[in-house]
Amino acid sequence: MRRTPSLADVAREAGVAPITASRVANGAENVDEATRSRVLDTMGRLGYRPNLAARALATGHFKSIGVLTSSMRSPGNMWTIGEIVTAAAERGYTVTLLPFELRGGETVVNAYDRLTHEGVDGAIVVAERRLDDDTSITLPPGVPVIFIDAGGGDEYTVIDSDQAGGARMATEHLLDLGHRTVHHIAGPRESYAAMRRLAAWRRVLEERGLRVPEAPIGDWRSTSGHEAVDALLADGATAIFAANDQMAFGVLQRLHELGIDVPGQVSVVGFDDVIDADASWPPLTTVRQAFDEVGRVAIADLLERIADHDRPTAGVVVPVQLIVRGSTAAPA
Amino acid sequence: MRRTPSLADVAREAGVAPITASRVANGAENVDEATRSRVLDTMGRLGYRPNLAARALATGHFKSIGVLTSSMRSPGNMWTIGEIVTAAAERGYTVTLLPFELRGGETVVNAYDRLTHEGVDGAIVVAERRLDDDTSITLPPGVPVIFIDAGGGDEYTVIDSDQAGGARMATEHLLDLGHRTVHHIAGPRESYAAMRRLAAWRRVLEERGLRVPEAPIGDWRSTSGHEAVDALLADGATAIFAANDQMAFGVLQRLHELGIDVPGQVSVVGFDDVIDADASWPPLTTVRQAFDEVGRVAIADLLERIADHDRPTAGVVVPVQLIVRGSTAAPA
DNA sequence: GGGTAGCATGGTTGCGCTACCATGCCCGGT
DNA sequence: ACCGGGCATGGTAGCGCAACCATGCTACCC
Repeated sequence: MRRTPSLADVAREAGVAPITASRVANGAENVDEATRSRVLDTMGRLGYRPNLAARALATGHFKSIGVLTSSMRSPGNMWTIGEIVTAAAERGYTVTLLPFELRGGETVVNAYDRLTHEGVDGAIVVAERRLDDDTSITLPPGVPVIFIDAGGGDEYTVIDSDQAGGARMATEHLLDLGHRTVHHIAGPRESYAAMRRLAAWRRVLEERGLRVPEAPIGDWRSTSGHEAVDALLADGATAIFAANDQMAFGVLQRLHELGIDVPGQVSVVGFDDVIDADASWPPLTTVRQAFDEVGRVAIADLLERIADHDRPTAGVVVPVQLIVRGSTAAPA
Repeated sequence: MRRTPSLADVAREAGVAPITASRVANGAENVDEATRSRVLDTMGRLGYRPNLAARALATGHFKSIGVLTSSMRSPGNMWTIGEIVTAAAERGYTVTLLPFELRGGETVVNAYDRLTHEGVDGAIVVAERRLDDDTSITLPPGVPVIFIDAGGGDEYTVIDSDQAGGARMATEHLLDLGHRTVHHIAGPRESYAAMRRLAAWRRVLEERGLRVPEAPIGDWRSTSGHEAVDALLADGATAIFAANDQMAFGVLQRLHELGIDVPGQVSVVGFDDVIDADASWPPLTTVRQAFDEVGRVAIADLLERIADHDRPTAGVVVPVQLIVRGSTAAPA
């Protein structure tokens, strides 16, 4: 008695050829109803479970896509990944998570190496950090790859929210309220997204001929927002645009500590609209990224690329939306 | 010229038998150094990539574990999953994500069904919601399963943070500060964790012979914390223990709206210590769950169970820790 | 110097499934 | 009645890899 029944067992038991059982298992049309139900019944009775490895070996594709990610901690990343998983599942694909960095200190290259073994039909790189160009070269050929939130050069498809547009909206919102300028707390230099937001913020100020204050560089975490506040206030800040919500939370906290009224004395804007952005005090004005849309577009594009490897690469920019809440107002 | 080189190609090219190439690919010890490097060189030159499907078919195991999850949105869940992925990767295992609910409304049963196809060696169920008993019966036999944060009965291994202990610590902390009683905002009834926290909170009050206020039921989201506050205040609350951090954020926000000082007039405690719990205003006193430890223990236990299917089930309770910050103080 | 331990290597086989093509049946058209 | 088309079904083969056991070789021991 073998451990687990195979299609051959089912076929023998049901009195059909293995291929017919296979057709039933795959829901093929051209099977007689009586035969189908007999096979189905036998499968149930035997407790048949298709072996995906065998199927993948025979068909050459795995119905699985790999998601390479550097950080499972960042709320935005997790959100994106969740949406990718859902979108993939809807299309009958499974998602395998491949972490960039292990605690032992494995590198990006190793993650790619891992990818080459995984038996995935394609991959999505969700990297908040910029990848060095020479590591991206090590991507295994023949595996379609899509980048989210990272510069991948022209050779790969990059899908991302409209970072520049969002930063522009945030900055213009504050200026339109009457602030003389806007102070920015940037994300880390390694992040393409952070650099795009920084550049767009600067651009708006320059376009309007306004003073461009020095922008401290944060690490995305709330503490770096917290720590940046004092210097910004010393520089006369009345409007602070943080490159993500977490840093904005840190800013809010420091302003509360100092007894500074928000938005009465200082306005604050974040970026991302993470899950609790509306639960802060005051509720945070921020730029909402359509993470679900990003995930959907990424999956859709990747599946097309899997079907046609020679599809030309093309980036997609997903629109963002300014969500005005209670942390912004006209200057005193 | 075939699409992708196989071990046989490598072997032929390197002048060895396929099995020798296989040994090199698997890092077996008993291969001559010269032979090994020659094969390795050939692999590199040919761009050989091992086919995991073939390997899994031949060995019978996939080096992959499935994570079934109902929600990719909850910060706690995502944190746990992230740690599972990391812990699994350290042990050479890959994680495949299997969502419970698709947008179309697939059910838990379908997720299990999907699991049976996935070709995983074992599975971890990360369910903040309680599973109905009869659905759990549909778990495919022969696939070791571990539950996190969900009641699985005695037939399965359940690993979880010490929900009761954490709730007890939170409640006692507030009482020890001098509050006459503690009001609780519970999580949804379907959640085992929420029910354990609720029961432990009630227990502490009863032990001390204190009044047990009515506990509103929330949905984990900040809005339900926000909405619960007014009734609690009307009931004379001076100390509010929310069943998770998000609801605590909602509580803080409502208290701010009402101009009530925290912790001067009302103390607030959360649960989880999510990523920005220390960035709220005031910084949130909360119960820290060791999500990383939960993930590690789950993987360790699951791998042992994969190696020995007949291992007796045994639950593990992972300790939690009260993190006292600025949202709690003695009553006015 | 003979025996043997220990190591590197190879041949064969089968994991479970599906692709490809062939076959046989029933049906309607003329 | 004959022929051809459409449909259900089957036979055979192979996907890429590792398990099993056998073989040949070296080196070492007494």
